[in-house]
Amino acid sequence: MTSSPETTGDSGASLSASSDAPASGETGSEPRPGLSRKPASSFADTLLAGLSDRQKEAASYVDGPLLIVAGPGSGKTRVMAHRLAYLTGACGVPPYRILAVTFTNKAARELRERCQRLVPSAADQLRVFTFHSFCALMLRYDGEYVGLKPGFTIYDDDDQSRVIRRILQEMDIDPKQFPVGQLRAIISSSKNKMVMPAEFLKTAETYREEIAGRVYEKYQEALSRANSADFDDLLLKSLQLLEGQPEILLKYQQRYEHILVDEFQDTNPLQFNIARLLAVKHRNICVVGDPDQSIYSWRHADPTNLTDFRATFPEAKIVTLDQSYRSTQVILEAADAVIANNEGRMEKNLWTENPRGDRVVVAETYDEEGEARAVINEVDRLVKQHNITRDQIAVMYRINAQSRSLEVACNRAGLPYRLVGGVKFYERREVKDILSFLRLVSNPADDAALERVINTPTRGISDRTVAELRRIAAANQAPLLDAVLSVRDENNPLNVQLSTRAANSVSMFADLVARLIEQSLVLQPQELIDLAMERSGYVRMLQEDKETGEERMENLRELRGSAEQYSGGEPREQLSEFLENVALVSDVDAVRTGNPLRQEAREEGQDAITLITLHQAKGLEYEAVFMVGMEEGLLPHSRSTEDPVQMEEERRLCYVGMTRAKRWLYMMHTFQRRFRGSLSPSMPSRFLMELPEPLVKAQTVRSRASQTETRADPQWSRRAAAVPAARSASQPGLEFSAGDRVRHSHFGEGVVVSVKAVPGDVEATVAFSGNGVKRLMLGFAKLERSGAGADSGKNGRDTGHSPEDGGA
DNA sequence: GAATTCATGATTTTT
DNA sequence: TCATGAATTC
Repeated sequence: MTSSPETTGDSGASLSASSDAPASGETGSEPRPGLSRKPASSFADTLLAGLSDRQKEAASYVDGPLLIVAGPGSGKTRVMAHRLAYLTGACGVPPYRILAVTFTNKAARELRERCQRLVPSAADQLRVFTFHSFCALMLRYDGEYVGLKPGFTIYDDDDQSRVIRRILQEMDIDPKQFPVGQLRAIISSSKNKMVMPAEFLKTAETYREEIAGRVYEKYQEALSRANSADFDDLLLKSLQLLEGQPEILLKYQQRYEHILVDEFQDTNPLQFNIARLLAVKHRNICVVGDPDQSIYSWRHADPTNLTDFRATFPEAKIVTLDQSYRSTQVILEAADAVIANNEGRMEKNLWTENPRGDRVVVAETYDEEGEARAVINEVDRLVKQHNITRDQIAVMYRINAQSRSLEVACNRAGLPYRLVGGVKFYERREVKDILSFLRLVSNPADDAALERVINTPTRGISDRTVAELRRIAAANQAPLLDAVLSVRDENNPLNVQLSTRAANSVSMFADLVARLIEQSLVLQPQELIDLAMERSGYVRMLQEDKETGEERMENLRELRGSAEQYSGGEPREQLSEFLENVALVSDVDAVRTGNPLRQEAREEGQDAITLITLHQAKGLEYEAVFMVGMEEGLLPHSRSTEDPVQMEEERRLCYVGMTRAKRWLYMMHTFQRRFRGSLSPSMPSRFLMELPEPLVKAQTVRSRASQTETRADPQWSRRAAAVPAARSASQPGLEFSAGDRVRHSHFGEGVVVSVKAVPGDVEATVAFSGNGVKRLMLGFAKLERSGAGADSGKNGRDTGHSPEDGGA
């Protein structure tokens, strides 16, 4: 990733340089009487230099709870870094007495690096955690209180699914009736509500709930037997540990004199409670967040934590950072106009001293190909005319599938790009396979790992054989590996009975695992990887695979490389450290630490545009941002249209995207889009209608099919597209107009989106509830009015397009 | 026991 | 469209 978050915070420093003189009567810099740690004043000033008054206040209010509401581009990271520097440098708080928590490893690294620049000496000892890594640490020490033995394994989503699928099989439940993903979601949300299986079952009312509860119960048992914890468990068990063991709670409460929580709007209840427990004693907790950027409620993030925070810490000081050092006035106003449509939000008055800037471009293209081409052409123009680098440009979209057309177009045009996300490195099959060998070695109870590799590469162990092994293991309350090893043991302690052929195969596998375990005492992780690859037959399998073998081998070489930094120490400890790191560090982070990203991106070198989902873009900023697919069904996503609460989250997502832009913002939508194979007309996003007209430059880009080779500047035609200057189609003779509620014999109830005359007929675009958007020829379609017409025009647009416009 | 075809269903994804 | 898991065939 090239664009580091909040970099304009730095330019903000110069903007507000005039107010840098030590301010008198500043709330924060005046320590309370009786406080033992007094800031050394001149050094303190140095540490706060370059901050605005408001930022200084936020950075230096160190006595008691503090809530920082930080709007987009307000220099949040900067303030946090200065705060940490101030605490260690000016207040003399030892770095190890500060608990700083962010959500991602990337953000953690960023914060630490910034802090290091300010107070190099202290930052060496400063650890910035993610919630999960902090919890993993606590559980490594004291996990036994909550049923985790040292060396426990962290299960990822994939492991979770495997375990659940297994359980369904055992219980003889049809996965079609009870989809694995759904069960996983139920289990996860139960954990986040701190509801354990027993309680879940007690309150289960329906048959489905009963089943789900029993799966949940078995799932927890399976994890416990495997000495494993999923991501939710890391949090849940930590909370249980702190709640159940007062002396341990006290230990951490005393150790951490100051707590800092970033992205507070995205904390889930478990995380909030952990932070709360640790902080209630000394009450020095600072949380930073922006409710308008809460976009992870689907992962149980709960923005009402902000309210809870104020209830728990009523004396909390609130500092609002509302000056944006990032975006132009126009962009800020446009974003604000959109987010203002959310109800019950705490209003912020974002302002900036930045220039007014260009209008937001709202452009319609014919289809997603035209969209991609228009983006690329405009990227070219920006680079040429405004002399900005390509890595200051990002294209953002709602769903990953949208990246495809962009990638194709970039490749065709020879434009370097960097794709963020996609299939993650540690989630690739070959990587997970080899890691499973290591996991099994590190934690012999890790059944999920064993099941993954027992027949990988195929070594003649059938599902039936595995089922038998599992049955025996379960009967003996033993890990699966015990059953496997028993086959190889002369005494066969578990008395496993298999056919000679199966027994042979299992025995060979048992030899392999036994050997790996034996060698793990003396080999470093990367050597163990070599051994596992070689002895398991994985190398041979990849050599035989002409298609993807080489690429997958390359990935394994990279894996080996990433293990190298875990060498030199005690082999077993190195191994578990490596595995924990793998489990808690996602691929996006790995990119920055030199781990592989995908081939294409690596070869592109530095100056490439970024393709990224809106979710992943949070915290980043670019000179120019293209939001593509600004259409109903995409943003807002179709799955959110029913529920007003979810709709508001979609709007926040839109807000996050818009506020990533410093100077140029483009919001693109199409006339029709190919989606899951079939073509369907698209309807501009309702969020586009929320943009104030004077801030918008609406355009229609006409694509020309024949000109894919010769790159010409885009023809931004001056057509006044009807966004948001809505007008009803009121041509004489037209029966319907935009906004009318209608009924169709086949598609049911719907709303007219637009109506226009076409040769010989009148075409209406209608959005049907449940059936999507359809174009109907009124001459044929029997469309009738239903109910009173909504205020026409609100939803209306008239593209003026006819299909002949289009290329491709 | 492995390889093939078939059906299905599909946001976002910090950890 | 396209990736994944199950059913079917070799």
